[in-house]
Amino acid sequence: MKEDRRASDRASVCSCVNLRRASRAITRIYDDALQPSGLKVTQYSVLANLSRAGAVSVSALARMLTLDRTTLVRNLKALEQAGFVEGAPSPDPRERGVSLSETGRAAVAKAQPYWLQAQQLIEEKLGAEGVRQLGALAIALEGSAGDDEAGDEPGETG
Amino acid sequence: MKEDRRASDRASVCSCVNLRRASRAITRIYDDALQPSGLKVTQYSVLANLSRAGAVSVSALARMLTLDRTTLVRNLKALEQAGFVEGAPSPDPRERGVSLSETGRAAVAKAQPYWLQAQQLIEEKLGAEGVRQLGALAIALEGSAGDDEAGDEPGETG
DNA sequence: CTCGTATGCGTGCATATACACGCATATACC
DNA sequence: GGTATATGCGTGTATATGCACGCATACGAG
Repeated sequence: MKEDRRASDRASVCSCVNLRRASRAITRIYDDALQPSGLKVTQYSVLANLSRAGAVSVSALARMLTLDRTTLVRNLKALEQAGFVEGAPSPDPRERGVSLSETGRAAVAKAQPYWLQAQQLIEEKLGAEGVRQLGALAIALEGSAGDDEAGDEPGETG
Repeated sequence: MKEDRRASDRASVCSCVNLRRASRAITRIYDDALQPSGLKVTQYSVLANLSRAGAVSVSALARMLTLDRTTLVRNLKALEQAGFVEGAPSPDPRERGVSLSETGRAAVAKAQPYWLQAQQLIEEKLGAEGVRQLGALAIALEGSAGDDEAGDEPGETG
C-alpha cells in the first residue's frame, strides 16, 4: 500500500482541507522567516494591528483581526506577559483598553523586515495576482459566515 | 487619521493573515454544515482519508494529510475514544496501524452529504475556477516549505 | 553480534481557535 | 428607582497545530 501520489494528484477534493493545508503551509513560511525576531506571525499580526490602532478595546481589536474575541483574550495574555502589550485607560469601565508598550513597538520594528521578506517570497511564489486574490478570498468566505442564520429566537421551545 | 474600513478595504496586506482568515472562515462554514453529523471538518477529513486508505500507519496517514505526525497522533486519540478508529495489525512493530471501525465508517457515511453540501456552497461562492485554484494554492505553498533555505538576512547583524 | 543510522512513535510544552457560560456594566424604557 | 436589553469581558472545555525530545525498533556496515 504505497502512497504514490504526485503533486498534481495530491490536491484534496475538499476545499476546506485545501485551504487549511495552504494556511498551515504559509504559516510555516512566515513563522520561519520571523524566527529571528522571536515572534510568530499570529503575534506579529496582533502587534502590528495594535501599532496602527493605538489604544483600543479587546473587542475592537478582535473585530479588526476578524478573530474571535475570546481567542484574542488569550493571545493577548502571552503578549502582555512578554511585555509587548500593556493596559490602556478606557472611558467605558466595561472595556479593557490595550496598547503597544515601548518594548512591543521595538519588537514590531525588529520583526518587520523579516515579515517583509516573507511577503516577497510569497509574491514570488504566487505572483502579484495570486496575492491579490488571497485578500478577496478571505472576504468572500467571511461574507456570509454566521450572518446568514434564520429563525433563532431566544424563546426556548419547551 | 480615521479608520473607515469597508469590506474592500478590510483586506490585510499580509498574505499570511489573509490566508489564515480565509481558513478560519471556511472551517466555520464546513463545521457548521457538518454539525448535524457531530463531526468537525478536521475529523471528517481524517476519517474520510482513512476510509480510502484502509489500514495504514500513523506516519503514512500524516503524510497523506500533509499534517504533522504528532498532531495526527492527538487528533486520532479523540477519534479512537469515540470509537471511530481502531488499531490495525502492522508488519513492522515500530508502526502503529490504524483503520476505520464500523462505527467510523457509518459516521463518514452519515456526514458525507453534509460535507457535500458545504462543498457546493463553496463552489457557489468561489466558482469552479476559484475552487480549482485552492488546490493549486496549497501545493504551491507546500512546494518549498522547509526545503529551501535563503541566507538573505535583512540587517540584524548586531 | 555490535554499532551507528534511519524510521516510527508518543509526550511535554506552547500556541491558536472558538463555543458556551456567567459576570459586570451601560442604556433605554417605564 | 427598577427592569429588560445590549455590550464587553474572562474562563472552562475541547480541539488543532507543530517543535523538541526521548524511546523503541529495523537495517546496513564491520
